Amino acid sequence: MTKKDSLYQIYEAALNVFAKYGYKKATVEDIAKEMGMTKGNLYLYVKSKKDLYEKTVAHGLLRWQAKVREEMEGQDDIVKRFVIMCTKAFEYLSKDRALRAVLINDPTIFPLSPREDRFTEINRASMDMLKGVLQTGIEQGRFHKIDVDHTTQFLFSIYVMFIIKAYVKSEGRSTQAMFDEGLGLILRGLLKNER
Amino acid sequence: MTKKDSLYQIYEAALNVFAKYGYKKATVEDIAKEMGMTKGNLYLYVKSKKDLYEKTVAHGLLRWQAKVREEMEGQDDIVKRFVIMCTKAFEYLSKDRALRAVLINDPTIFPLSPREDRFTEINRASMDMLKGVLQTGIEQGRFHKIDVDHTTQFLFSIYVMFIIKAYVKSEGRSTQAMFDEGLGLILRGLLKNER
DNA sequence: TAAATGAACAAATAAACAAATTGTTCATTT
DNA sequence: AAATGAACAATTTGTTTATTTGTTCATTTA
Repeated sequence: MTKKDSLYQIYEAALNVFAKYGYKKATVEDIAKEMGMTKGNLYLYVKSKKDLYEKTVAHGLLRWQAKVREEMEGQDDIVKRFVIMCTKAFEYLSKDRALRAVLINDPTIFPLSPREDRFTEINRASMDMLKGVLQTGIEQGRFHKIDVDHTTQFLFSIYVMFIIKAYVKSEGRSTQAMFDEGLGLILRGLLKNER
Repeated sequence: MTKKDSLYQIYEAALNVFAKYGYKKATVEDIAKEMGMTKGNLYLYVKSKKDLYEKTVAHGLLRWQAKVREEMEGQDDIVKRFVIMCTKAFEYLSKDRALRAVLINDPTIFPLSPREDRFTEINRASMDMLKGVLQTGIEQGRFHKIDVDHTTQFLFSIYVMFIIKAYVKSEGRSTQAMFDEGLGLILRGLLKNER
């Protein structure tokens, strides 16, 4: 087995253990056991517990991102693509129990403030996805000529807010209706009146 | 001096002390001294330190709310009223050093989640203000016929998010541009095309 | 007599230290 | 080359004591 495959499996195992116990309570030995190895051996693959944790979370976030990208690329119409992107990104966590548990245990993973963000690169890529959709929408004359950068920041912040409300604060039910209404409102603000 | 006046003065003094030291470090004696009295005497007016804190914060929040209400009631046009309400509510904290300091020290005062809100009544009143504006806008045929309740929740959540970003996380500068762009977007989503 | 004081007490917090757990390394084994 | 487990270092936890701070109330003051 290649080192890359090993790492993939380690991250999967670690994600489950961190989901179950949280960062603090999970021991390196717990994670090693989950993989059927000793902690000494695990250290041949990872630098430290903290490093393992960050890499594990990044692994989970990238899978989330990949899923959304995959789903939206199935859409040709840019407006539909925008809607799919928003809804799929929002609903994803309801299907990833482990990552959801990790996020609930450590909400600093998805901070409202970019300055506190430990996963800048990943989130920058997500924002670039969003930015690309807005840009295309404008170029195709479907969206108003808005300030793309600030609108991207604005929408991404709202997105983070919804994730926190729905999954960290567990206001799932009431948040869903808010999300639908909010998406409608924003879409109306983006769309040019087509004739 | 009436008891009501005394309480008003106590809250003012307490706000300054809590602003300076934060809840934990501020002692009841500090606050009593700020008023030139002894802590034993202060206890004739307040139930406990915690109770004093909550009442003090409520006092600050109500002043904020009153200021916004006052400013927006100077506007007849409902769309302008909406804009004034949003901008004044957002900028208020930049002018209230003490309340801002207290909020920075204790962000749970203004939580993203209604369930964690200790000032439900005050915030419900704020939301009612917002809801009233939306309702009037619809009745006057200026706003689309949106779901008023969910849109109110949505907009209030965004408002809380902006307060946190701008004042708690101190992202003032970059948040301002986001706010302006976001307000424009939402306004476009609300407004009916008038002819 | 209403408002304020300060001593007295209870509750919470901080400091100091020992004991136990857990993160990390590495010489040795598989 | 990959894995082990003993050894060690760093943290965390538990416990006790000392100190501070919150709260009450009999007494004093204006």
